[in-house]
Amino acid sequence: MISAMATSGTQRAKKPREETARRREDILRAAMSTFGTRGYKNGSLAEIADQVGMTHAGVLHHFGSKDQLLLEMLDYRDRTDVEHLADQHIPGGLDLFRHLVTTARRNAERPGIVQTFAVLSADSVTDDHPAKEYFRGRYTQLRSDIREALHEVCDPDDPPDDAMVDAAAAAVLAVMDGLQVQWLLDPEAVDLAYASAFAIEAVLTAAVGGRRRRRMLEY
Amino acid sequence: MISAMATSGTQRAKKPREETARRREDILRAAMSTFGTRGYKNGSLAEIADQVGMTHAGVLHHFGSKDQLLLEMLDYRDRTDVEHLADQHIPGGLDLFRHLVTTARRNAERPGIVQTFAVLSADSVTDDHPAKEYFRGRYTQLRSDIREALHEVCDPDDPPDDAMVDAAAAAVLAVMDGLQVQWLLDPEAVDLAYASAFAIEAVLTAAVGGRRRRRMLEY
DNA sequence: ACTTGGTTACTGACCTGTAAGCAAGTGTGG
DNA sequence: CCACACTTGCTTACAGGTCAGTAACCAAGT
Repeated sequence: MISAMATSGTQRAKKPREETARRREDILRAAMSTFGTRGYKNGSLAEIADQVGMTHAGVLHHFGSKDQLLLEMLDYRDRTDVEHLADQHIPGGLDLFRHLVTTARRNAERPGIVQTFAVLSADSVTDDHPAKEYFRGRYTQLRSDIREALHEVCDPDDPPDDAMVDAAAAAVLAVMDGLQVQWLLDPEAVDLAYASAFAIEAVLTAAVGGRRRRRMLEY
Repeated sequence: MISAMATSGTQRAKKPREETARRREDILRAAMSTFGTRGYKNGSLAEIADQVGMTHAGVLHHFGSKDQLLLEMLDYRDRTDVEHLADQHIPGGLDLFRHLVTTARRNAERPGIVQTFAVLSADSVTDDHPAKEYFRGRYTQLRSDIREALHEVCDPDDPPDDAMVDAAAAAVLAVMDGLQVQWLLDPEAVDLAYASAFAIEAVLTAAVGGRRRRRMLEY
């Protein structure tokens, strides 16, 4: 699954010892778990180190600081998250929205990752949070992707209102995030996949008006 | 030891009870500010105490523990938040949605309170968080209010699908919350009031189908 | 011999909660 | 209307704990 990327004839000389890279990934995965279940400030390096059988100083040996570990963890998650996409790149147009619904469905099976991002993204709005820039940039990028997809869906001769497209793009991400929080608090009470699909379709319908009708997305 | 600041003069001290209640409220407001800007775990009693000119032990004298302070703060916010409603009670039917849009507009003017709730609600999904039960109950109640309002809006002879109403109720809260996070991270990029109104109307339209049309809500 | 991946041990911040004390204000009996 | 015990609203001091980060060291593998 992952082994493929060790390819390329240029063996990178002495630098990366394979075992070390694996160790670092273990730590990053442990960090996801700990920061997800306890929050950033509250999650300790010792707890992360414990999960991979070393001391907290060992973790710092690899990552230098807790802040750096968080940032590398977010980066790692981004890299591995697109791995499952065959073409390694997020689709556009209507397919983007289908992709988002699929993601919601997938997320309903992995509360751990969902919690990590739900907790950290809200955490990041606090003063001087090390991941604030990461999340700001992330949302900017995602909103832009969705705006573009919305324009693609629309008839170019009858372009939608810009302000509305902006609102719709933000709203799509917002429902997904907000539903995750409610679902994490009370999984019985919220059907994450269905509610996400419903809301995304609702926003989509409202944004593109009458041009495209009913059942654009499947559930 | 301490030269008391009992600097006499016209030292009015008639009603210690009332004065005490005011002191407690000062502390609760300071707690909102600190927990909002730093998160729960990260915000210290010392910082809260500082804002009202006392030591952290003074705060504990009034509230017993940090957890208790958080809970009372949430309670205080709930009490004071409905004060501005003339009839002191949340409306039903279409008025509920108008009220939500109004709230979003109001929120765009008070980032402090918005941040407090955005941060704490996501914080609360972490393990053993003292406010988890508070937020779970809060969402349960709000979803129920919205479900009811949705039913009121619909023609009783043609009732909407239950699963859809559930999804719509959760989605309405979710967009509002999610938009707040994006807005806090990047106020320039997100129009909180407009996007909230747009998304709420979109969900409403999708949920009640053709029975009610266009411009149910004003912006 | 040098680098790498750790370890132990320690430091210095901070943080919550507790205890004891104190000054100013309150209530009551006389 | 006053004396005096009690209560209230804090304070300082400290106990006990957690945590990030640093330094010095060591055991391999190359």
